[in-house]
Amino acid sequence: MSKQAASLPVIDLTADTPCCPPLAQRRVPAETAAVLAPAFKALGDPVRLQLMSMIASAEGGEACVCDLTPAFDLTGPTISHHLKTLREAGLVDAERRGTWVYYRARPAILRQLAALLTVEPATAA
Amino acid sequence: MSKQAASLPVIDLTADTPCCPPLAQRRVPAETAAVLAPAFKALGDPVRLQLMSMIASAEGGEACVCDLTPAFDLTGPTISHHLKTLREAGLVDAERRGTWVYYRARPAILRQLAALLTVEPATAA
DNA sequence: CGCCTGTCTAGACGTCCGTCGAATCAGAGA
DNA sequence: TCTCTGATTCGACGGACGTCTAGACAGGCG
Repeated sequence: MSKQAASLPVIDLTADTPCCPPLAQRRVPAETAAVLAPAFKALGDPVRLQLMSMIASAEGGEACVCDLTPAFDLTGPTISHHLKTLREAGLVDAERRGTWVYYRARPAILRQLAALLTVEPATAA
Repeated sequence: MSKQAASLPVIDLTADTPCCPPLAQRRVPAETAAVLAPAFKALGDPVRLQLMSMIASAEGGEACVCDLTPAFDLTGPTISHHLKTLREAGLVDAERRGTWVYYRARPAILRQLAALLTVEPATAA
């Protein structure tokens, strides 16, 4: 947690500025792709996709690792590893409160990813 | 092209039925995650994300491999491999017309992915 | 028919990823 | 302080991934 993903030239994923128009509207520049792809990659694993959903849909907006881990047939370290991946992708935030660690979703980046995938509501044409 | 991704228990990604409520609204079931994660995974590479964008934003809704390939510092086979990955993820369709092969985006699955990532418009609270 | 261009397949190679067990760190409580 | 529980880090292993070169296939043209 102390060291953020310092190697990534993170745009302003945390900002609310919709940095990117829909993927189908204008060609995504290489730099943008380099920044956004890791986020999609992080969601590209079934376990992490479920973790992301469990965290984002949790009551109070946060989920305890102690609730996340028993939901899978995986060891604690493995779940911890996946959570780290989500963290480094900027998709979630972690906070320790006493004995337990709570994870919380970052809505801004989710919105950006959703915006990027947005297509015309229907095949109007 | 003759053989589709027959191994995947593809839900009805091609259907217009929004099979999945937003990730942040209800916990994504394991089966859904297993089906949708590969699509995110396919978008989890900068090259493929750009390819997807170039195809989806192309005029006429389709792009020729001959236009795609020279946009990268990669060999033809490598681009072909990435296109195959997008194809097998159900994100694009390919069609050969004479000498050239044209790729076309599948809007339905893009809409589903976008819907899954949808979050409340703003942190109203 | 023979050749040329465009695209895909096959095989190989180095790297990254998902998983585990063992060890370590962080707090809480007796 | 000592111990116990929860979470992360470390090291290792097998498999998947991204890239390449070489070769094969498809279609157009002289």
